[in-house]
Amino acid sequence: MVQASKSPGPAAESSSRCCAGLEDLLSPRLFKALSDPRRLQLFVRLAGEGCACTVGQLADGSGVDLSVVSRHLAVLREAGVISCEKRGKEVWCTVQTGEVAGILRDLADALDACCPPGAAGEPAAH
Amino acid sequence: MVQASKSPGPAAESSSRCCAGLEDLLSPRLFKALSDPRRLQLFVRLAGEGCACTVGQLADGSGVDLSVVSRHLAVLREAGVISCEKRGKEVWCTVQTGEVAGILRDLADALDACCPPGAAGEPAAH
DNA sequence: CGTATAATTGCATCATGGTGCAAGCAAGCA
DNA sequence: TGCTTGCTTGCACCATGATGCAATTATACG
Repeated sequence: MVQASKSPGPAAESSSRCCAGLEDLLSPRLFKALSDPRRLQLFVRLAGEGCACTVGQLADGSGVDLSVVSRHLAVLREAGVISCEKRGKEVWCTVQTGEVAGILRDLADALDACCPPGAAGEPAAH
Repeated sequence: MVQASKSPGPAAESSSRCCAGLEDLLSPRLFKALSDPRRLQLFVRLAGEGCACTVGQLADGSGVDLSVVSRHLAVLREAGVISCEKRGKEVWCTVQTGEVAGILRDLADALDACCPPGAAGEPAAH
Protein backbone atom coordinates (compact mmCIF):
# COMPACT_ATOMS: atom_id res chain seq x y z
CA MET A 1 0.00 0.00 0.00
CA VAL A 2 2.89 2.26 0.68
CA GLN A 3 5.35 0.84 -1.78
CA ALA A 4 2.88 1.36 -4.59
CA SER A 5 3.56 -0.86 -7.58
CA LYS A 6 7.24 -1.63 -7.59
CA SER A 7 7.82 2.12 -7.81
CA PRO A 8 10.19 2.67 -10.73
CA GLY A 9 11.34 5.68 -8.85
CA PRO A 10 13.53 8.54 -9.97
CA ALA A 11 16.75 6.94 -8.86
CA ALA A 12 18.60 4.37 -10.90
CA GLU A 13 17.10 0.93 -10.48
CA SER A 14 19.31 -0.52 -13.18
CA SER A 15 21.35 -2.50 -10.71
CA SER A 16 18.66 -5.06 -9.95
CA ARG A 17 20.75 -7.66 -11.72
CA CYS A 18 20.87 -9.88 -8.66
CA CYS A 19 18.28 -10.55 -5.96
CA ALA A 20 15.63 -10.41 -8.64
CA GLY A 21 12.82 -12.26 -6.93
CA LEU A 22 13.80 -11.15 -3.48
CA GLU A 23 11.30 -8.34 -3.32
CA ASP A 24 8.37 -10.64 -4.03
CA LEU A 25 9.41 -13.00 -1.26
CA LEU A 26 9.64 -10.30 1.36
CA SER A 27 6.13 -9.80 2.61
CA PRO A 28 5.67 -7.07 5.22
CA ARG A 29 2.48 -8.78 6.34
CA LEU A 30 4.23 -12.00 7.25
CA PHE A 31 6.97 -10.30 9.23
CA LYS A 32 4.54 -7.91 10.84
CA ALA A 33 2.50 -10.85 12.01
CA LEU A 34 5.57 -12.34 13.67
CA SER A 35 6.87 -9.04 15.04
CA ASP A 36 4.67 -8.93 18.11
CA PRO A 37 5.87 -10.82 21.21
CA ARG A 38 2.32 -11.79 22.13
CA ARG A 39 1.64 -13.22 18.70
CA LEU A 40 4.94 -15.06 18.78
CA GLN A 41 3.97 -16.45 22.15
CA LEU A 42 0.67 -17.64 20.75
CA PHE A 43 2.46 -19.11 17.76
CA VAL A 44 4.86 -21.10 19.95
CA ARG A 45 2.06 -22.13 22.26
CA LEU A 46 -0.03 -23.28 19.34
CA ALA A 47 2.90 -25.21 17.93
CA GLY A 48 3.74 -26.75 21.28
CA GLU A 49 0.20 -27.84 21.93
CA GLY A 50 0.26 -30.02 18.86
CA CYS A 51 -0.61 -27.35 16.36
CA ALA A 52 -4.32 -27.30 17.05
CA CYS A 53 -6.11 -25.25 19.67
CA THR A 54 -9.31 -23.32 20.08
CA VAL A 55 -9.24 -19.60 20.68
CA GLY A 56 -10.40 -20.14 24.23
CA GLN A 57 -7.66 -22.64 24.97
CA LEU A 58 -5.06 -20.18 23.73
CA ALA A 59 -6.59 -17.40 25.76
CA ASP A 60 -6.38 -19.47 28.94
CA GLY A 61 -3.12 -18.66 30.65
CA SER A 62 -2.19 -16.03 28.12
CA GLY A 63 -2.86 -13.25 30.58
CA VAL A 64 -4.85 -11.17 28.15
CA ASP A 65 -8.47 -10.87 27.20
CA LEU A 66 -9.97 -13.38 24.81
CA SER A 67 -10.76 -10.62 22.37
CA VAL A 68 -7.09 -9.75 22.22
CA VAL A 69 -6.18 -13.34 21.43
CA SER A 70 -8.89 -13.43 18.79
CA ARG A 71 -7.48 -10.36 17.11
CA HIS A 72 -3.91 -11.66 17.22
CA LEU A 73 -5.02 -14.93 15.69
CA ALA A 74 -6.77 -13.00 12.93
CA VAL A 75 -3.50 -11.26 12.11
CA LEU A 76 -1.66 -14.57 12.03
CA ARG A 77 -4.37 -16.06 9.87
CA GLU A 78 -4.34 -13.20 7.36
CA ALA A 79 -0.58 -13.58 7.13
CA GLY A 80 -0.93 -17.27 6.34
CA VAL A 81 0.90 -18.34 9.46
CA ILE A 82 -2.03 -20.26 10.80
CA SER A 83 -5.33 -21.48 9.46
CA CYS A 84 -8.60 -21.60 11.34
CA GLU A 85 -11.56 -23.89 10.97
CA LYS A 86 -14.89 -23.48 12.65
CA ARG A 87 -16.42 -26.61 14.16
CA GLY A 88 -19.62 -25.96 15.96
CA LYS A 89 -19.13 -23.10 18.35
CA GLU A 90 -15.39 -23.48 18.48
CA VAL A 91 -12.69 -22.31 16.12
CA TRP A 92 -9.69 -24.60 15.79
CA CYS A 93 -6.45 -22.97 14.78
CA THR A 94 -3.59 -24.82 13.14
CA VAL A 95 -0.04 -23.75 12.49
CA GLN A 96 0.82 -23.80 8.80
CA THR A 97 4.23 -25.26 9.44
CA GLY A 98 4.87 -26.48 5.92
CA GLU A 99 3.77 -23.28 4.27
CA VAL A 100 5.77 -21.02 6.55
CA ALA A 101 8.83 -23.24 6.40
CA GLY A 102 8.62 -23.19 2.61
CA ILE A 103 8.47 -19.43 2.48
CA LEU A 104 11.40 -19.10 4.83
CA ARG A 105 13.46 -21.55 2.78
CA ASP A 106 12.70 -19.76 -0.47
CA LEU A 107 13.78 -16.56 1.17
CA ALA A 108 16.94 -18.14 2.50
CA ASP A 109 17.75 -19.51 -0.96
CA ALA A 110 17.17 -16.13 -2.56
CA LEU A 111 19.47 -14.51 -0.04
CA ASP A 112 22.20 -17.05 -0.58
CA ALA A 113 21.97 -16.60 -4.34
CA CYS A 114 22.25 -12.90 -3.68
CA CYS A 115 25.17 -10.59 -3.25
CA PRO A 116 28.16 -12.68 -4.26
CA PRO A 117 31.23 -11.66 -2.26
CA GLY A 118 32.98 -8.76 -3.92
CA ALA A 119 30.28 -8.31 -6.52
CA ALA A 120 30.00 -4.57 -6.79
CA GLY A 121 29.69 -1.40 -4.82
CA GLU A 122 32.20 -2.58 -2.33
CA PRO A 123 34.92 0.00 -1.99
CA ALA A 124 38.41 -1.43 -2.15
CA ALA A 125 40.18 1.36 -0.36
CA HIS A 126 38.60 4.52 -1.69
CA MET B 1 10.46 -7.97 28.17
CA VAL B 2 6.87 -8.90 27.92
CA GLN B 3 7.17 -12.62 27.77
CA ALA B 4 9.12 -12.70 31.02
CA SER B 5 11.27 -15.79 31.42
CA LYS B 6 9.59 -18.59 29.61
CA SER B 7 6.57 -17.95 31.84
CA PRO B 8 5.60 -21.30 33.35
CA GLY B 9 2.13 -19.88 33.57
CA PRO B 10 -0.92 -21.26 35.25
CA ALA B 11 -2.04 -23.25 32.26
CA ALA B 12 -0.65 -26.64 31.40
CA GLU B 13 2.72 -26.30 29.69
CA SER B 14 3.35 -30.01 29.83
CA SER B 15 2.85 -30.46 26.14
CA SER B 16 6.04 -28.73 25.05
CA ARG B 17 7.36 -32.07 23.88
CA CYS B 18 7.81 -30.84 20.33
CA CYS B 19 8.95 -27.51 18.95
CA ALA B 20 11.45 -27.35 21.78
CA GLY B 21 13.92 -24.86 20.37
CA LEU B 22 11.35 -23.00 18.37
CA GLU B 23 10.90 -20.24 20.89
CA ASP B 24 14.58 -19.38 20.92
CA LEU B 25 14.65 -19.09 17.14
CA LEU B 26 11.72 -16.70 16.97
CA SER B 27 13.15 -13.29 17.63
CA PRO B 28 10.66 -10.43 17.71
CA ARG B 29 13.47 -8.03 16.94
CA LEU B 30 14.34 -9.71 13.65
CA PHE B 31 10.76 -9.82 12.43
CA LYS B 32 10.05 -6.33 13.67
CA ALA B 33 13.00 -5.09 11.67
CA LEU B 34 11.56 -6.67 8.54
CA SER B 35 7.97 -5.67 9.25
CA ASP B 36 8.23 -2.13 7.93
CA PRO B 37 7.75 -1.58 4.18
CA ARG B 38 10.35 1.17 4.13
CA ARG B 39 12.94 -0.99 5.82
CA LEU B 40 12.13 -3.84 3.47
CA GLN B 41 12.58 -1.46 0.57
CA LEU B 42 15.97 -0.42 1.90
CA PHE B 43 16.86 -4.05 2.42
CA VAL B 44 16.01 -4.97 -1.18
CA ARG B 45 17.71 -1.87 -2.48
CA LEU B 46 20.82 -2.64 -0.48
CA ALA B 47 20.81 -6.21 -1.74
CA GLY B 48 20.23 -5.15 -5.33
CA GLU B 49 23.01 -2.60 -5.26
CA GLY B 50 25.52 -5.28 -4.57
CA CYS B 51 25.07 -5.42 -0.84
CA ALA B 52 27.13 -2.35 -0.05
CA CYS B 53 25.93 1.22 0.09
CA THR B 54 26.43 4.33 2.10
CA VAL B 55 23.60 5.86 4.04
CA GLY B 56 23.47 8.77 1.64
CA GLN B 57 23.25 6.51 -1.39
CA LEU B 58 20.33 4.69 0.14
CA ALA B 59 18.67 7.95 1.05
CA ASP B 60 18.88 9.17 -2.54
CA GLY B 61 15.71 8.26 -4.33
CA SER B 62 14.13 6.82 -1.22
CA GLY B 63 11.80 9.78 -0.91
CA VAL B 64 12.42 10.26 2.77
CA ASP B 65 14.84 12.26 4.83
CA LEU B 66 18.33 10.97 5.39
CA SER B 67 17.70 10.85 9.12
CA VAL B 68 14.83 8.48 8.52
CA VAL B 69 17.04 6.19 6.49
CA SER B 70 19.71 6.36 9.16
CA ARG B 71 17.23 5.29 11.82
CA HIS B 72 15.86 2.46 9.71
CA LEU B 73 19.36 1.20 9.04
CA ALA B 74 20.05 1.29 12.77
CA VAL B 75 17.05 -0.95 13.35
CA LEU B 76 18.22 -3.37 10.69
CA ARG B 77 21.70 -3.32 12.14
CA GLU B 78 20.53 -4.03 15.68
CA ALA B 79 18.51 -6.93 14.34
CA GLY B 80 21.58 -8.36 12.66
CA VAL B 81 20.12 -8.01 9.20
CA ILE B 82 22.87 -5.71 8.02
CA SER B 83 26.26 -4.65 9.28
CA CYS B 84 27.76 -1.22 8.98
CA GLU B 85 31.34 -0.11 8.77
CA LYS B 86 32.58 3.43 8.99
CA ARG B 87 35.18 4.50 6.45
CA GLY B 88 36.14 8.10 6.67
CA LYS B 89 33.04 10.20 6.70
CA GLU B 90 30.87 7.53 5.17
CA VAL B 91 29.20 4.48 6.63
CA TRP B 92 29.03 1.45 4.37
CA CYS B 93 26.19 -0.95 5.02
CA THR B 94 26.24 -4.59 4.01
CA VAL B 95 23.48 -7.15 3.95
CA GLN B 96 24.22 -10.11 6.18
CA THR B 97 22.88 -12.58 3.67
CA GLY B 98 24.51 -15.65 5.11
CA GLU B 99 23.51 -14.89 8.67
CA VAL B 100 19.92 -14.13 7.86
CA ALA B 101 19.60 -17.10 5.51
CA GLY B 102 20.97 -19.33 8.25
CA ILE B 103 18.48 -18.10 10.79
CA LEU B 104 15.61 -18.55 8.37
CA ARG B 105 16.74 -22.10 7.53
CA ASP B 106 17.06 -23.05 11.18
CA LEU B 107 13.57 -21.75 11.73
CA ALA B 108 12.26 -23.64 8.72
CA ASP B 109 13.89 -26.83 9.97
CA ALA B 110 12.41 -26.36 13.43
CA LEU B 111 8.97 -25.85 11.94
CA ASP B 112 9.24 -28.93 9.77
CA ALA B 113 10.34 -31.01 12.75
CA CYS B 114 7.35 -29.60 14.54
CA CYS B 115 3.76 -30.66 14.71
CA PRO B 116 3.67 -34.05 13.05
CA PRO B 117 0.37 -34.56 11.24
CA GLY B 118 -2.24 -35.94 13.60
CA ALA B 119 -0.04 -35.54 16.63
CA ALA B 120 -2.41 -34.37 19.29
CA GLY B 121 -5.11 -31.88 20.06
CA GLU B 122 -6.66 -32.39 16.71
CA PRO B 123 -10.28 -33.31 17.13
CA ALA B 124 -11.34 -36.26 15.04
CA ALA B 125 -15.02 -35.47 14.89
CA HIS B 126 -15.80 -34.20 18.35
C1' DC C 1 42.07 26.69 12.40
C1' DG C 2 37.65 27.28 9.73
C1' DT C 3 34.55 25.16 6.50
C1' DA C 4 32.07 21.54 4.16
C1' DT C 5 30.25 16.92 4.00
C1' DA C 6 28.25 12.54 6.10
C1' DA C 7 25.73 10.73 9.50
C1' DT C 8 23.50 10.49 14.11
C1' DT C 9 20.50 12.23 17.69
C1' DG C 10 16.96 15.28 20.10
C1' DC C 11 12.45 16.92 19.74
C1' DA C 12 7.69 17.54 18.32
C1' DT C 13 4.01 15.63 15.59
C1' DC C 14 1.17 12.29 13.66
C1' DA C 15 -0.19 7.54 12.34
C1' DT C 16 -0.39 2.88 13.61
C1' DG C 17 -1.21 -0.75 16.67
C1' DG C 18 -2.20 -3.31 21.13
C1' DT C 19 -5.54 -3.58 24.93
C1' DG C 20 -9.88 -3.97 27.66
C1' DC C 21 -14.70 -3.55 28.06
C1' DA C 22 -19.08 -4.13 26.22
C1' DA C 23 -22.17 -5.34 22.61
C1' DG C 24 -23.28 -8.37 18.86
C1' DC C 25 -23.36 -12.78 16.36
C1' DA C 26 -23.40 -17.78 15.76
C1' DA C 27 -24.11 -22.43 17.42
C1' DG C 28 -25.54 -25.87 20.66
C1' DC C 29 -28.84 -27.19 24.37
C1' DA C 30 -33.07 -27.49 27.51
C1' DT D 1 -38.22 -20.30 22.22
C1' DG D 2 -35.12 -18.91 25.58
C1' DC D 3 -30.54 -19.59 27.55
C1' DT D 4 -25.61 -20.49 27.62
C1' DT D 5 -21.17 -20.81 25.48
C1' DG D 6 -17.49 -19.47 22.08
C1' DC D 7 -15.89 -16.04 19.40
C1' DT D 8 -15.89 -11.58 16.83
C1' DT D 9 -16.37 -6.65 16.43
C1' DG D 10 -17.12 -1.65 17.79
C1' DC D 11 -15.30 1.79 20.58
C1' DA D 12 -12.20 4.42 23.46
C1' DC D 13 -7.69 4.72 25.49
C1' DC D 14 -2.87 4.45 25.62
C1' DA D 15 1.85 2.94 24.04
C1' DT D 16 4.78 2.46 20.34
C1' DG D 17 6.78 3.82 16.12
C1' DA D 18 7.60 6.54 11.79
C1' DT D 19 8.66 11.12 10.07
C1' DG D 20 10.74 15.81 9.35
C1' DC D 21 13.37 19.53 10.95
C1' DA D 22 17.09 21.25 13.48
C1' DA D 23 21.15 20.69 16.24
C1' DT D 24 25.25 17.96 17.12
C1' DT D 25 29.21 14.97 16.20
C1' DA D 26 32.81 13.14 13.27
C1' DT D 27 35.80 13.28 9.44
C1' DA D 28 38.03 15.37 5.40
C1' DC D 29 39.76 19.34 3.03
C1' DG D 30 41.93 24.19 2.37
